[in-house]
Parts: sequence; C-alpha cells; structure tokens
Amino acid sequence: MMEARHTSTSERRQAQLDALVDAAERRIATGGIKALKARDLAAEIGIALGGLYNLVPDLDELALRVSSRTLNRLGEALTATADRWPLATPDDAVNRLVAIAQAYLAFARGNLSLWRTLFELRLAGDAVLPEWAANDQLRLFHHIAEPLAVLLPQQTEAGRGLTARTLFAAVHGIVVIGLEDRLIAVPPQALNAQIEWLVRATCRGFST
Amino acid sequence: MMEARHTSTSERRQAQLDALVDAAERRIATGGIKALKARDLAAEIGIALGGLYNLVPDLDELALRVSSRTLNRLGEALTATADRWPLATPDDAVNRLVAIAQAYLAFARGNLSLWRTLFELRLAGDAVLPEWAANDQLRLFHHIAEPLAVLLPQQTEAGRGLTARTLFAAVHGIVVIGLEDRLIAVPPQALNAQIEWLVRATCRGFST
DNA sequence: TGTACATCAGTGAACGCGCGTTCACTGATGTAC
DNA sequence: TGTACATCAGTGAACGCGCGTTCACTGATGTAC
Repeated sequence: MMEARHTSTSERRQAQLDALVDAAERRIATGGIKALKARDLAAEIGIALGGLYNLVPDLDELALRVSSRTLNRLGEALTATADRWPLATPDDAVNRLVAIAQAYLAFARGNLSLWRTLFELRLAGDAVLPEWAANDQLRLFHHIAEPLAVLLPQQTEAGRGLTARTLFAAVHGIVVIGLEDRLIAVPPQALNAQIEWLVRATCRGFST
Repeated sequence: MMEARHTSTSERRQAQLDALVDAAERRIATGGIKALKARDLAAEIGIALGGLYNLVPDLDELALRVSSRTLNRLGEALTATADRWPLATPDDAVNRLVAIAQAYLAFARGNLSLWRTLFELRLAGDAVLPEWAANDQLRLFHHIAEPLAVLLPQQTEAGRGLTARTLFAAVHGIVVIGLEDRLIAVPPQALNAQIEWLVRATCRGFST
C-alpha cells in the first residue's frame, strides 16, 4: 500500500473522513448497521479510537452519511434506467414503470444490507428527518410520478402523487418480503416476473 | 389486587408464566422489542430477577411466545373477516380479498408494535423458523389463496400460490410504509382507499 | 535560515452504562415414617 | 398428628461482556520573530 502524502492538514482530514465513510459503508454492507463499531472503524482506517471523534461527532452521523450515499446511488440507478426508456405514449410509460420497478429490485438485491439500512434508521430516530434526506426521497419519487403523468393526464397532481406512493409501496413490499427468506415470500427467481405482473396489472386498472 | 391462591406448585408456575408472557406482550406493545428487559419484567410480575429463568430459558423464547400470540390473533381477525364475506361468485372473491386486506391494515394499525415485532424477529435469527411459526404463516396465507381459487379456477395451485404471495406482499408494503411517518408514505387517511384500489386493480388484471 | 512557542491532531486507557445470565444461598413446601 | 429430612422455587448480588464516548496527555506541524 502506498502511503499518500497530503500537502495540508485539511486535505489529510478530508482524506481520513472519506476513508472513514468508506469503511463504514463496507462494514454496513457486510454486517448491517449493527456491525458499525467505533473500534473496528478506527482500526480499519488506521487511527486511534479517540481520533474518530475528530472526524465525526458520533456514529449516528456516520450511519447517516452512508445512507445518504446509498440513496444517491439508488437515485442514479433509477435515473439511468429511466433514461433508457422513452416516454411518448402510454405504452412507453407502462414499460418505463416496469423497468424502474425492476431496477429498484436489482438495486436492493445488489446492495442488500445498505438498502435495508435505509429503512432501519428511522426506527431509532425521534429526531426529524434531515433536509437532504427529504429531498433525496422526493427526487426518487419523481421517477414514478413522471410516467404516471403520461398515463393519467386527466388526474390532479395530488391524485397522481397518491397513486405513485401506492405503486411504490406495493413494489417495495414485494421486494422486502421477497428478499427475506420467509415462507410466505415470493421465491427469488419469480420476483422479476411478479413485479412486472403487478405493475402492468395496476396500470391496466387505470383505464377501467 | 386479589392475591390468587394456587392449590399446586405447577398451577402456580403456570400462572406465573402466563403473567410473564402477558407482561412481555404489554412491554412490546408499548415500547417495541427493545423494551423487553429482564429486570422490568421480573419487577412487573413481582418475582426476583433470577426467578425469571425458572419460567423461561431466555428472553428470546419470551419474544417468540409473544409473536406466536400476535400471529394467532391476526389469524383470528382474518378468519372473522373472511367469515363475513361469501365466496360464491368471482365478485364475492374480490370483495373478500379487499376485506381481508383491510382487516390486515386494521390489525397492523391496532397492534403496531406487536405487528412490527413479527417482522423484526427474523433479523436476529440464524436459527431456523420453529414449526409452529411456519404453520401459522401458512394458515394466514390460506386466507388469500382461498378466494383466488374462485377467481382463477383454471390456474394451477402453484401459480395461485405465487399470485397470493405477490398480492400479500404488495398490500403488506402499502401497510408498512403507510404506518411509518415517511415522506413517501401514503397518508394514513388514504390507506384504506388505496389498498382497496390496488386489490381491485390487480384482480381486474387477472381477466386480461 | 534558525529558534521559541503555540496549536491541535492523534492517542489509548478509562469511564459509564446497559443488560442478560449465573450462582450460592434461604426458606417454604411436601414427603416419609 | 407430629417430627426429621429433602427438594426446589425464589432471591438478588455479582459476573461478564459489549461498546460509545471522554479526557488528560504527547508530539508533530505551523507561526512569529
């Protein structure tokens, strides 16, 4: 391993902070939020235990930073998917919704622990949701609302918002339960097909 | 408070165990699984800390007993609902599915912590699911499979099973996200309507 | 360029708390005669 | 019915572990002159 040289103290600090968040992300990805231990992290990035608290006020903030990253990566994945599907006709819109739902599944599959952590954090917090998290969520949300506008042009913005939330929650439910190994789960090989079926079925439900 | 007299030691033990599970249920209902503390429980049922371990080998078993109760109550609630809806025509079947989904939402609402605990337990366990839990799950599952048999008589048992799982997961997702206070959640007042809409839309999807 | 001093990143032992579980002991209950 | 003994439910102090966070200290880095 090369030992990097840093011209200034602040550069060094930034590099350490990056290394810390990287390490935290790796730990959570491997063992979930409960694997985020101060001593492990300090050892992994090669600083003393106490030094951790020069970089970050507490471990909660670290978990938040990791979740922020995860949410952004999810956003990028969905954007990339959306960009691959045109949005001219209602049929396009349905296809895009299916593609986005599948991309959501793929992301959850490929980032299981990180993705789960996204939903576990709330449980702890009486504190309010930070601003950035709110914005991130709304941005993701827009990926669903956009095609719905093509499918339901006559509906109000608010009505479409409600539909988008319902659709997201339904797909999310299939993914959550599907990626656990429960008896009642849709088996993993069938998940893609079932999600597609659900999205198409509900879209068909719009017209009637 | 009356002090109950017990004719035999084993009766007394059973009464204590019942009191313990009651107390555990109350604690979880109030503060979630993390509120299940040995000292609190012992104090609440009026025995010494160590005595707890004469009644139950460890706290995990206690949590399992509580979840078993919850699952059974959920089962009863769904059965009661199913019994109120006939199942002769396909229309009946759709109505019953809607009613069952609503009953699921109502149960989750009315037993928020206990119901969440049902899904949190697994996270901890590498251990296999106990037999009774498996049976409980399958029994619940049957409430969905039954009306589906009326709607999809031409499909195989397995195919209907898959549909049932997907439908359950979708409704579950709406409930989960709806009962958290997330930005992206379907607002609580709209939950019933949205669930009904989703179930009817997917059922309409069957015919096409 | 060299010297004196100040700052603050970096250190790791120690604090503090929570909490499940154990264990040596006691006293009430039940049995044998 | 009474006595001696055995059992075991019941007790709570103590163990043990995990772990986030603090804090007094040190030494390297940077600044002033």
